[in-house]
Amino acid sequence: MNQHHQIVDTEVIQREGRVTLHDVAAAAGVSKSTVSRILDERLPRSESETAKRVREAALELGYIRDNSAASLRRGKTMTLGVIVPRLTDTVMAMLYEAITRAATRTHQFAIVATTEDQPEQVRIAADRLLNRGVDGLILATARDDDPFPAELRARGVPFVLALRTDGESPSSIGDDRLGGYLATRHLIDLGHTRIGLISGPGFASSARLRREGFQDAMAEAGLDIQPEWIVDSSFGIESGAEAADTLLRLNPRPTAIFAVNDNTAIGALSVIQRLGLSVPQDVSVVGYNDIPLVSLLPIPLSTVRVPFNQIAGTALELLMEPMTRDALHMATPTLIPRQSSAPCATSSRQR
Amino acid sequence: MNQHHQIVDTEVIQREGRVTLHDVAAAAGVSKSTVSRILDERLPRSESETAKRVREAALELGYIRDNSAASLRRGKTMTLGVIVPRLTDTVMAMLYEAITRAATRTHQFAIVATTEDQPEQVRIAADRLLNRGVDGLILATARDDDPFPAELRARGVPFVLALRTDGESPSSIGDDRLGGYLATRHLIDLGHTRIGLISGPGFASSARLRREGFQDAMAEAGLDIQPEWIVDSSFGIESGAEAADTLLRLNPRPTAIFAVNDNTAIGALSVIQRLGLSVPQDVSVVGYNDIPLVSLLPIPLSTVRVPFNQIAGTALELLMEPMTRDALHMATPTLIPRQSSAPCATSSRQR
DNA sequence: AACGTTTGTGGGAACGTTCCTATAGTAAGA
DNA sequence: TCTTACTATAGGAACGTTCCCACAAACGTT
Repeated sequence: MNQHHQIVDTEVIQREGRVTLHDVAAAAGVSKSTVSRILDERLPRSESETAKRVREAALELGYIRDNSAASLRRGKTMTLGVIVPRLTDTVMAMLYEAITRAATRTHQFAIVATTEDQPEQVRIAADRLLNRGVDGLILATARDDDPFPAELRARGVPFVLALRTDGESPSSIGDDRLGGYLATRHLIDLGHTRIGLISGPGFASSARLRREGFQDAMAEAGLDIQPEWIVDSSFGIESGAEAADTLLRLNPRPTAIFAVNDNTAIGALSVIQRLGLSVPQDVSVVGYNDIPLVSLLPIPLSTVRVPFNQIAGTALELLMEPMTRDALHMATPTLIPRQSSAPCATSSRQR
Repeated sequence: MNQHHQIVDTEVIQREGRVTLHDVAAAAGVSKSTVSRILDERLPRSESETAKRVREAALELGYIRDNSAASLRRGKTMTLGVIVPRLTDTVMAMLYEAITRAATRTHQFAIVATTEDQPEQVRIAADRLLNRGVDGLILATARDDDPFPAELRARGVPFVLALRTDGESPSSIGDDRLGGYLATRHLIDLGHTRIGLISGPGFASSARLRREGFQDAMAEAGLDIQPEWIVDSSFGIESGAEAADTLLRLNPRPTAIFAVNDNTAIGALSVIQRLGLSVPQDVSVVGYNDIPLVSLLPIPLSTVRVPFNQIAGTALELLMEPMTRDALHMATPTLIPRQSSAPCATSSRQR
């Protein structure tokens, strides 16, 4: 018996020395069925004498369940796949970390594949994950008129969308319209009336809804929006810089800018500085997402915090139990005011 | 036959409809052994008639190999685990993306677990990955005097260290000493003589070696290093800010700062701006890693580019074939000069 | 005391693949 | 023409689990 133990100690991962259910059963003097049942993490934890003896034996021998065998027999892997455009995009990294945490709670594991920012690679990414035998997919790559969700549905692959929705598939997103409203309302409350919007790419529901929130707030305050105050961008920093440049060359120029995500806001900050203007004296800026970086910039950025943990949790629930037909779930974002937004200089003079 | 196909179409992932080797074999009129052999991605691809017929049948039926069954039988999962402190740290995200690319080349898959910046959680992360049945581990979390590598060795778990080394375990790192030298030499070449170093945390080999490179360059140029020019930090932005603050309050203050990574450099840039100084006129700054963000800052940051792809590739090789005893592999970094470093104002006056 | 009902246990058949072994077929050499 | 060597195939036994089933033991209830 103890000889076995020694072999195991040095070569756990090697085949020959692998400790199996059988070994544990023998050590504990029960059958493998019993061991299997007792070590099944899905069942309520038994505190019987046998259970304790079995767990002790398992620990002693350094037993690690063979995940492949378990998955084969169970018909599911307790693994789910996440597809994001990039992990070097901090927003996506935050989402994935949140999904990981949520998955852990239900004894699952989240693996990830990226499209490297190329939308057509979503199929490659999905195949990689599906080949790995995931039980379901979480996509953070959805675009409007994206045919891919329909393909997945046709193939019978369980999936949910996160952060973005296509309006059809089960989705767990932040309330982007509300977020856009909050950010804009914040600027309006500070006395700004000429507010520029760096709008995201048209294909992302998140960007579109934030713009609608912007429009809501402006309309509510009775402020007109000049068409040239809304500039499209991709989600990147350079793109945000270009958009800000366009906005700031207007005459009169906006006294505030709401950027539809933190990256574009960072690009805007760069341009503002290059143009010799200062934040928030000359122009206020509000971003979106509250990535860790922005609170630590020279001028900490006002932004909208997105509850990634909640979004991730809901995505998982949606994946596990498809629920109702109307499966668009929204989590409430929070405005985080910082130094990049301040009362409008001209408007305070007016008062 | 075609009835089967229909079932499959709608319920690929469901158990009942699962297409197995057997189904493909029947459709192609061969045995399952033959199908298995032909679809084995590790064997040279056969172009025989049978092979074509089998591949066609597999495609037609939408066959996806059951990874669990394959792993169980093969005794390995073709999956490797990566442990990083955080994925929201862009450096770690870049490393992981690079590992993913490298793994794909050898038909492997990389899954990741984070320690959420808490060193003691490395065991939890490792257990999670090991439970998932990974064939080996890549750690980017190594610290000096870290007992964990030794534990893994004792348990017989194959592993390599990446980005950092403990001086014992097989490791794939960048040549940090050279990188530190290049960065410092660059500043010296620009005429700087009083150069501050924001040194990383003492426990990371990367930080220590970069400091040594700094010292090498200074010594080579015959420049003395005042002890107060070297300030320790963690790798975070705030920490970089504090360190820079300390440096810039010195009298005379350094005309240049080499920060041991981009985050601390960003922190330094914040402080410089807050103190009313400007980059690079008053003080030049060089960072390390070349994360995507830094080239897009208001003043693009000079930095040292690390060949993550190469480091990842080497790490994988090291993991697959343990090679020689002396298993410290270093990849060569490159200096990327940008606008944050410029000739020293005072020294040019002297000339 | 006899009867369901619940609870815990062990035996053994799957799960879908790989890979060992045996066999048949084919090509090359004498 | 007959070996000899090689290649391609099929059959079937694993791999380590889970889970169905049958059975026994313990428990309440009448």
